Parts: sequence; C-alpha cells; structure tokens
Amino acid sequence: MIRRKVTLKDIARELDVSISTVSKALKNSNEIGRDTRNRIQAFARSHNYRPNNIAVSLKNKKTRNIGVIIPDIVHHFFTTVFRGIEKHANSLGYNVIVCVSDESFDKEVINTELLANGSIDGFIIGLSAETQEKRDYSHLKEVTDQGIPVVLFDRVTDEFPCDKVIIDDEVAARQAVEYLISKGKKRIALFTTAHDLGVTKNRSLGYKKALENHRIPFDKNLVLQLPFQFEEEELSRSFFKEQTFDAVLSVNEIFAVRGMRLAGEFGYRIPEDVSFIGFTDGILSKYAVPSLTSIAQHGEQMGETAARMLIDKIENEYDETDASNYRTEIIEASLIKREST
Amino acid sequence: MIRRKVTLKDIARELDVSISTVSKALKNSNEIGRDTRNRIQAFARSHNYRPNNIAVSLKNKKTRNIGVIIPDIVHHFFTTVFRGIEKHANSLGYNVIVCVSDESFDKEVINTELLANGSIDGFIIGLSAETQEKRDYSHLKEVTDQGIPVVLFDRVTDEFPCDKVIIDDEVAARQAVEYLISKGKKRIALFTTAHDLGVTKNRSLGYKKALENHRIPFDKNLVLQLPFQFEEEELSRSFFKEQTFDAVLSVNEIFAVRGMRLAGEFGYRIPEDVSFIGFTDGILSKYAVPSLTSIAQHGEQMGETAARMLIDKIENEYDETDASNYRTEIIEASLIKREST
DNA sequence: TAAAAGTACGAAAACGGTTTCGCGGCAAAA
DNA sequence: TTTTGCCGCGAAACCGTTTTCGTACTTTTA
Repeated sequence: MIRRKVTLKDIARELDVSISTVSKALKNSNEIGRDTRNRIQAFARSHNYRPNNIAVSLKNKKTRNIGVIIPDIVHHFFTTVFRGIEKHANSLGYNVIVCVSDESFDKEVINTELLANGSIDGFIIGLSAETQEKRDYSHLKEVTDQGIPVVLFDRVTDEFPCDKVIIDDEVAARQAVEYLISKGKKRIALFTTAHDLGVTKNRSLGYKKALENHRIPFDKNLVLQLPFQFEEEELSRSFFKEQTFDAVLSVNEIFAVRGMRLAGEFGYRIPEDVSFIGFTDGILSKYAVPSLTSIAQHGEQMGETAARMLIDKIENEYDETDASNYRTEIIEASLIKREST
Repeated sequence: MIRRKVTLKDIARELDVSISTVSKALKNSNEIGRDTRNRIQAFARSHNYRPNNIAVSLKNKKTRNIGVIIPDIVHHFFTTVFRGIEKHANSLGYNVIVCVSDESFDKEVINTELLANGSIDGFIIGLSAETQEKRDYSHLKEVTDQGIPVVLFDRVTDEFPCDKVIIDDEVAARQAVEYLISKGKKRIALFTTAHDLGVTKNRSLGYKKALENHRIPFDKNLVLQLPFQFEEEELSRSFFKEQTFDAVLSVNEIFAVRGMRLAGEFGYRIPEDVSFIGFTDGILSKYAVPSLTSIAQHGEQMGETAARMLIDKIENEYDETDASNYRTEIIEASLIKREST
C-alpha cells in the first residue's frame, strides 16, 4: 500500500489551520503561538513530514545541488577529487549530481546544458580532452552568463575566467626530476602521452625546466610518447632497446608501472640501474613491486577546495564580469618516496 | 551582466499570447494554429528557451533523476558499476545523483531520506558494511512504502524484497578454487577480511564448497583474516612463516598483490610454487608483476542491469507489495587468467 | 437559416512549498 | 473610554510548468 508523502496541505487540513501557519510553525517562527506550534510540530513529527525538495527549490530558486562534470569516473584521481567535493558539499547541506563527459566535447556540452536548466546551483568541472583541444568554452560562458558559478579543477584553461583549482604540474614535475638529479641520475627519460596538452604539457615543461636548471641537455630521444590504450608495448620495448637511461619520469602511474616491468625484463635493477617516478599517487604506485615513488596530487584536498570556492560563490553576491573576483588556488603536490628511487 | 533564463511567461508577454498557448505551441500541439506555433517556436529558439527542470519535476512528479548510494567512490569496482548505471541512465534521459555512505549506516539513512524527498524517482544502492551488520533496512522500507522503487546491487540482503543484481560470489569462488585444483594445487589458502559478511562470506563458502567437492579437507589454518588497513603485515608475514600452501584465493586484489609480494620475499616462484587468484579484476590485477589471475565481476554490466531494472519499475506500474514483481539478476563472473596461475 | 461541429486560444487550477501583508482581537497606555 | 500596539493567524501571490476545460468565433451540415 503506497503511503503518499504528507504535505503542508495535509497537515493544515487535519489540524484545521492554514497552510501558512503550518509552514511557519515548522520553521519555529514565533509569529505562531506556542501551543499551535507544538501541536503542529508534534503532528508533523508523528507523521514523518519532510518538505518536498523540489517545491522548495522552485520557490527559493536554490536547489542545494552542485553539478560535477568529470571526464571519467573509473579513474583514481578523479574519484579522489570527487570524494573531497562530496564530503565538503555534504557537510554544508549540498548534494552532488555527477555527469561523465567521457572526454567528449559534445557530452560535456549536453551535460552542462541539462543541469544548467534549474537542476543545480553551480558547477565543478574538469574539462574533457576534446574541449581542451577545441578550445571552445561557449557552453561555460552560457552558464556563467546565467549567473551560475563555475569552478574548474585540474583540467583548466586560461581562456575562461572563473575560479580554478590546480596543482602546479610544472613545478611538481621539475621537483621530481630535480630529485632524480640529486640522486645522481644523468639520463632521465620522460614517458608521456601522445597528445600532449593540458596537465601533460605542463609536466613536460617541468621536466625540461629541471634539465635546463642543471645544465643537462634535453634529448628528445629520451621522450617516449605512448598512446593510451597501447597494449602490445612494442613502442616501449624498442625504446628500451634503443635508448640508455638511468631514470624515468612518467606522467601517469600506468606508464611507470609498465616501464618498471619492462626494466625487469631487460635485467635492470630498480632503483640502482633505473629509477622511476610517476604522476598520480594511486593504488598502483602503492602496491607495485617495487613500490613506485610518485607525485601525490592530493585530490581530496583539491575537491574540497573546489567545493569551498563554489559554495562561496553560490552563497555570496559577486560581480561575475569582474575578473578580480576569480581566484586560482594551487594545491601543493608532494613527492611520496618509495622503493623505485 | 546576468541574462536571466527566459520563461514561458516571458515569451507569452512578448508575443502577446497566453502562457498556455506558449506551452502547447512548444510541444507542437495542434491545438494551436500553424502560424502562432511557428512564431512562438521561432521566438523560443532565438531566445534559447529551455524549460526549467525543477518546475517540470514539480508539476509532473517525476524528476528523471536516479539516486545512487554506494559505500565508497574511490573504489574500482563501484565506479565501474557506476559507469554502467550512468551510461544506461543517460541514454534514457535520466541523470544520476550520487551519495557516498562511507560504509556507515547513519550516512546511508541520511542520504536515502534526503534524496527520497522529491529529488529522485528511484534508488540504486550498494549497502554499507554497517547496514549489513545491523540488518536494519527500515530506511529502505520507508522509501518503497512511498512508492519509490529500489534496486540493490552487489551488497544486497535477502531480508529486503526488491529488485537485485549480483554476481554469484559463491559459484565464482568455487570455480576459481576448482581451477586451482585442476592445476594440481592441493593446499589452497584463503585470504579474506576480518569481518566476514555479505559478499565476502559467500566467497568463503564457495572456497569451502570447492574443497569439499574434491575431497580436500578444509584446514582453518589456511584461512588468513586480514584487517583492512593493516599496513605492517605482521599477520601475513607470520602466516607465510607458519603455513605451507601452494595457492591462494583472495577476496580482493589488494590482499592478493600484497601476498604475491611476500611470496617473492620468501623466495617462492609464482605461479610454480604458489598460484594466486584474486577477486575483482581491477587495475592492480592487470598491472601487477606478475599479473594477477582474477575474477571479473563485470561491474559495468551490473550497473547497466541495475539501471534497466530500476527505470523499468519507475516507468511502469507495479504492485510493490507483490514479491513476484521482484527479480534477482545474476551477472556471470569470469576468470581472467594471467601470469599468477 | 438554424443547429452542430470544429478551430484556436485563454483562464485557471494544480504541483508543494515560502513569504508578505493584512486583519481581528486583546491588553496596555493615554 | 479611546487609542495604540502587539499577538496570532490566514489570504494570497509567487516560483515555472502542465493540463483541463471553457468560450468565442468560424465553418459545415441538415
């Protein structure tokens, strides 16, 4: 038997008062007399009254929902960020609606438009790869033009003004490479992705910067660009055959772990012959054998920061055309040292 | 400059027709004359009109949102399931609101109550560990009593009637162990969690069943119960010292990978001296060295199935008191054979 | 030519709340 | 006794839709 939810109207009818009286009584407004208030509250409690979120949202023009759009959900770093967002948002009474762009520009646009039509009070977005390639941010502009605040995280762009939270990938990469140099490594390879944009690009820059700082010539033969779903590893294998190197910086965990495996096959000892450092301190880094020294991006902190910035914008007036209202927060990365160095 | 969203009322005012006319015209109702319809549609298009989701939800008493509650988001299997849910739901025009219970009963209750008040049309839930321990499902009962359908996945219970989708952990474990036996293994250890309930329990049962089927006596010394955040690994180390075994079934990836590491330290060759099989075919299994034979739970398929079952219930009438309306779908697990066996 | 039918649109209620404002009654102040 | 003020409550507008029903006008039919 379906027991419909009890509404203000129901309570009003039962208790023979007006709807407004019920509403005020439940908000403990002292406009309503003590005993009426008590009667109403008691009734509401016993009948398990809960206000209808949708109605409240419509009236208040506030949903207390925040929309999160990420490129991928089966992804350690993004879920870590998400956890940070979720925790902080929840603690402030917000819920989170997630959409996944699947690295597709079109999906990102569809999702933002969908959510922007009243479902959410603000967005936290990590841009899709396609969006970063196209450099088309008109969908974001549309959203902010409507007064909906946007916070970008990790996958950001300089071409769109809004709050952002990032780690300084360039500095993190530089420091990692400098750490390798300090350990006496001279020929340091870079494992990176085929398309070199956004965060990956900055990591490469940091790599070069470190070499430069230490007067080590940049050798483009030491850069291995790997396609993402490349399973056969022919490319990496020939890289191991043809190049000599004593350390590797990898822009992600997977390339690093695959690299360590190959290093083993080629008879190199880790870290004596070759050291490895990977970006993203995920589960692989921790449990690999040998465990992988890695650059922790502190995703949870990043998510929390993003949520904090967003909710601040949601709850406080600001002039969205004034660029000085926008901040970019930088989360310090840190190097987690393990067996691979 | 904030450009407020244009509403039906705005269009009606501008075009000097009534709100109802606009609404109907935009729905292409032939109740409205050809040219008025065209005028209105053209105006709406040029002003980028989009109906307000919240208002539509309130009116229609349908949100086209589904609520997902999972114990943890930084978790490969759950995110895989989530991806399946999200894809299928999106393709049918639904959005997904996620809440994380953090394995806590209270959070699970709070989240269900919050979302049940109008925010969603149905739930997909993986029960928290605490809920499974307490065996208190009154919050779910409340929800279904209101006519909101619930689908449970993976972390399910027999004590609450609703649609469910699971893998048969017992059978999967049994088959894994039988595979080990077929490879000539005789002393097969089980690595499991300290609290042995829900899926873990079924996996242990399958383990025993396999031994029984092959007349191998169950030796409780070969069962290693590991607390989850046990870092020092003293327990596992002493297990390796005291016991002899030639294979391991682990209820998750992490225990298996840690086990392989220790096996290496103790000088065992994998798989010749000790074979390993782990539950959950995640990223660790794939990239571990040696790569881990594992039981794939096909989370994406599970998520898709859950979404399909839920949306079916949402969109079609059914009698929620009639248990025969509820089905439990079983997703076939499969053994992904890799180097560890 | 009068009645019936059809066309094109608008008024209004409804979804479930919040909030402003007004008003009657009663007590305190003048 | 009249005025003022306060208390306690209700009417009604409003948020942005959807949908039913009514109606004025035109066209067809008998």
